[in-house]
Amino acid sequence: MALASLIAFMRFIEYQFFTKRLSIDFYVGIVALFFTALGIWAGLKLTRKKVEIISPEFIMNEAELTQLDITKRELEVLELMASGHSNQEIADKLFVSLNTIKTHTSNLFLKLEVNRRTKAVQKARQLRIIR
Amino acid sequence: MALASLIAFMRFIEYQFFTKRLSIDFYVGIVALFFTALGIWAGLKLTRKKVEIISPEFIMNEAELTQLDITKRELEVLELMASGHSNQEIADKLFVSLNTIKTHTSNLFLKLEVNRRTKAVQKARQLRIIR
DNA sequence: AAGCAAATCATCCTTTCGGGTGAAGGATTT
DNA sequence: AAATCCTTCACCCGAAAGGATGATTTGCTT
Repeated sequence: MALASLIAFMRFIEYQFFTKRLSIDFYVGIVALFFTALGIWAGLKLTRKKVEIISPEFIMNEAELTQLDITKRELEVLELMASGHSNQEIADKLFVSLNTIKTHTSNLFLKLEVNRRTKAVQKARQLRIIR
Repeated sequence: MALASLIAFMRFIEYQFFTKRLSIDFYVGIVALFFTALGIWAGLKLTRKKVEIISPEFIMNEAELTQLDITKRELEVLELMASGHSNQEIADKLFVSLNTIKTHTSNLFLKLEVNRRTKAVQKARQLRIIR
């Protein structure tokens, strides 16, 4: 479509030129302008993907998850921990007891080889386990 | 410089054209190609900055810092907190007492309107105060 | 010189975390 | 059926964190 209309436009300009209604300078100017615009468009189109790739997307590192043997439930707890919730708050959110959450966090600390929740969050983020 | 060489190049092509050594189609083709390239270059140049902005660079939100009245020392403590250090570890790193760090953290929590270090870290990161 | 903000340290008290250990119920695999 | 894994819950204890409040020193501003 774009190519077709481009050709049609060129033909039109060419016709105007040959019927002496346009000077050659004007003709070339139009062409130059048009292709500059085309180039800009093409350039943007080509780099659009790169922009998206560079943009801060989160790609979960599944490999690391299985590697570390972290279960779904533990990941849930880890995510809530990362968003700044206390064990009690996490327990309330997941409808389980505080003790259960404490077990999960303890296991997480063992698997992540840390001994504090702040370190756990920092390491998990670094390993791309959480955002 | 670029503009000058562009004009020189155009003059050269124009000269070739008028001495009948080039067909008009070829002339226009050259111009089209050239300006397409120019357009692509200009397009890339124009979006380069956007790419950098979108890319995951850290831009400190100084405004928020002054807004919240967070001092240099408090920011230091906040950063160490974010990297998972305990109050005692922070105290050791900064060569001050544990009580001093506790004072700093308390003030930070007041200023950030949180009551836990994990929430403080999360909020500070969100406000672009820390990386 | 006086005033003021920042940084330092302290004490007291409560809550939350972290570590260790044990155990029960459910689902899946062997 | 037995073994294994996940999830759930419990209790104990010590360490770390959080809240409140007050005090001293230092450096900058007025």
